[in-house]
Amino acid sequence: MIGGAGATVNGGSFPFRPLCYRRRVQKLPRSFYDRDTIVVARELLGKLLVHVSRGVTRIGRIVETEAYLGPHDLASHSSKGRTQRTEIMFGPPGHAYVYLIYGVHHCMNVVTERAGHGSAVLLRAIEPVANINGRTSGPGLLCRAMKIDLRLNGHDLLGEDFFVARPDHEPVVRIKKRPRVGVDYAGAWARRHLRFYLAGNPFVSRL
DNA sequence: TGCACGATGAAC
DNA sequence: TTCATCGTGCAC
Repeated sequence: MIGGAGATVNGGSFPFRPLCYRRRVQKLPRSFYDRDTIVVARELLGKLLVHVSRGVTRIGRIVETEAYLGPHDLASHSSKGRTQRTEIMFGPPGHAYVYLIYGVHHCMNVVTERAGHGSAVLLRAIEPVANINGRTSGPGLLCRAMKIDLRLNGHDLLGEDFFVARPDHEPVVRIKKRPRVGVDYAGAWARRHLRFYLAGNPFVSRL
């Protein structure tokens, strides 16, 4: 059922699930990512990031994202053009772009829009849902808690062990916009409101 | 081949 | 405010 309507995980439920109900999720299709990057960044809020690693299914609810629009966006890695690292960003949508920052932390993106476009959405914070240890507010902490590292760079997010899913229920929450974090070098692009987060959510990294 | 520099987080 | 720590991109 994975990939189709009403898809479920591990034959109907996660290994870990609250006792009160059976959690059903629907994996996001390729077409979700093959859209305007700002739309994807906004609509990823509230979705579930799922990573099955060594038999453990870790799940976090995405509460903060940043849009990186393409080579013309001077804050985006793709503004360097096609290089060995950015090739993933220029690839087809629905793939993970993971990189190491400051030699210490990992950052996780989802590639958006058509192949060749060079855009992606950075996942900045999640709210713990299942099997999450430690803090999750900030792109580096998110990756640490979800066990995401360079081995997942280029991974297809329509696979079985690493994907984003629509929860069975999405409460209506107001979305706030702010400038992106840590991109002051990008001039006018640094001032654009391309960071999105769920209003009032305590797991957002910065207000 | 060398080097400057991060889409960060934590300590001081 | 400083620093850890290394992959990347670009100069030479």
